[in-house]
Amino acid sequence: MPVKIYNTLTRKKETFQPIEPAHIKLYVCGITSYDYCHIGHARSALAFDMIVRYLRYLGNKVTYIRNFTDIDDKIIARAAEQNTTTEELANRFIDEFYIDMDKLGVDRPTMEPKATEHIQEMIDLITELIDKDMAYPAHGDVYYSVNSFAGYGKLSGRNLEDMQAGARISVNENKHNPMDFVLWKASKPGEPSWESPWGPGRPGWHVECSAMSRKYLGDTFDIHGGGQDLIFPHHENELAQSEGANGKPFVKMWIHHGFVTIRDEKMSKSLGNFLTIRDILDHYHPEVLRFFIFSTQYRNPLDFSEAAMQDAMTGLDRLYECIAAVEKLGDKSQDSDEPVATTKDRNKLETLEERFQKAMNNDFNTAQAQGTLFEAVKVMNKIMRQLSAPPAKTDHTLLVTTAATIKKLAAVMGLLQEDANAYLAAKKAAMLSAIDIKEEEIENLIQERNQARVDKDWGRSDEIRDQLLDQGIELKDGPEGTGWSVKRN
RNA sequence: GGCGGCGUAGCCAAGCGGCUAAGGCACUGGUCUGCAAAACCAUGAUUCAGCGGUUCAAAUCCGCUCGCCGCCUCCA
Repeated sequence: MPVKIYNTLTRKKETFQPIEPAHIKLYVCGITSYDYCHIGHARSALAFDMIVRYLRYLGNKVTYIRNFTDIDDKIIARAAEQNTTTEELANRFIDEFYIDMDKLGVDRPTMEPKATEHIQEMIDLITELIDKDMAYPAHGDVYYSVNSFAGYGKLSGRNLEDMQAGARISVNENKHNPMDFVLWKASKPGEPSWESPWGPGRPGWHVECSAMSRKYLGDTFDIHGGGQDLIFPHHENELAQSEGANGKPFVKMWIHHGFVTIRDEKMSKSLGNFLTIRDILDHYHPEVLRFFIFSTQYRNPLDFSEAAMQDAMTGLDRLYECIAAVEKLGDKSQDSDEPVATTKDRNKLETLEERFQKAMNNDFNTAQAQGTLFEAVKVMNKIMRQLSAPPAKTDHTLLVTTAATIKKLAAVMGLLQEDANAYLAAKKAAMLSAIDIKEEEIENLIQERNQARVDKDWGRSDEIRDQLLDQGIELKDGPEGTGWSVKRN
């Protein structure tokens, strides 16, 4: 079953065929390092983490490169504000980035090159473009000549005339064409700079990705990814640089994920309506954020809200509770000629992996894939409800096997990575610490209430229950005694 | 102005020409319970923004209208 991927370049879903069989080469544009990361960055990191995990799950080798932009105008400006160097600032936020990524359980890419460590490669690339008459120096800057590249605009579906009609282009005397973009920028006094054939300066933004992808993945590679806002101008320009210099197709598949929105508006630093990853992780388990992000297919906009996060938490709990229930069965079973699971149930569970793959092969449709997991959970819960004391061996095996499959498949999205009981216990403890009551106190009240119940003193019994409920504790009377949980609000 | 995307039950969200339009949350009913809660089970769209068209067949393709959003400037 082949993987189909929506390719921005062709605007179609295409069957994905790696250039080198079973070895996929992927380049993703990483962060510009000058501030804490927001949920949008989390979506990007998690989307590609999931894509890489899935491709590996299918048995491919994946070489995954994700860069750090550690020099640009914003970094220079912010470093100046903070009275520090661009290097210190960039490295500090790279460290912070790793803290967030580790909490989210994002696997490290194969390599994470930094722009400032590839200045020579960029200078070489720019030199090649000048030699080919595709770029020209002017007063210490070097510009890419968009007219020299016939395919300019093919990725973003624009043409030069249309773009020039929209008058949002800054006037720059040095440019031959207003759409020409900078490859090398002469540095102003006091700014970080590197020596070059055109004088001291620093690289333009787009050129770093062309230089680094070529170095680590070659002239042509399989997948290039990033957020939808990078399509133009960043990726369009990268493509022009790379194909211009190399004379070969740059990338087979372009993958662009959608934005995270808040109240249906794009979250961005310039709008100031963003939430950082750590804001979220202060309040939610990392897997809740993952569950939320994967509840929508990666290309669609994803609207963040507390309600949506609560839904995600409830959904994740349902998955964990099912796994925990299976584990609670232990390994006792009996030979019985009357298993509870029907042929239909069995079939549903045995085809889980197949249906999951079908969903994921459809342009990494994690929303649909989550659905297949819940379908399985529903069937398992139904079986468990009907199970006899020591369950029939075939039922037992079916449940245990399916639980293992669910965990394996959920791992593609980085979900259900914790021990189910530990997850549920930790959650209970965390919720308990958020309210003002001790576990011992609860247990004592339960004792008292149980006595009242034995005495059939329903008044006192209900009084205690209501009192605890006021404090956020819900009681659950069951065959094995009275349990409790912290009420969600 | 140019380019692109979206509009599916109360909310979120799959479905990409043909099986009963996945799944989650909420609601309601049932099982359980002294009554509850929790848990589990069951249940909802004759219909996919609207109007036309193509087709034996459309939520799915085409056209128009309405509404929302993104890119065209740094941006995941």
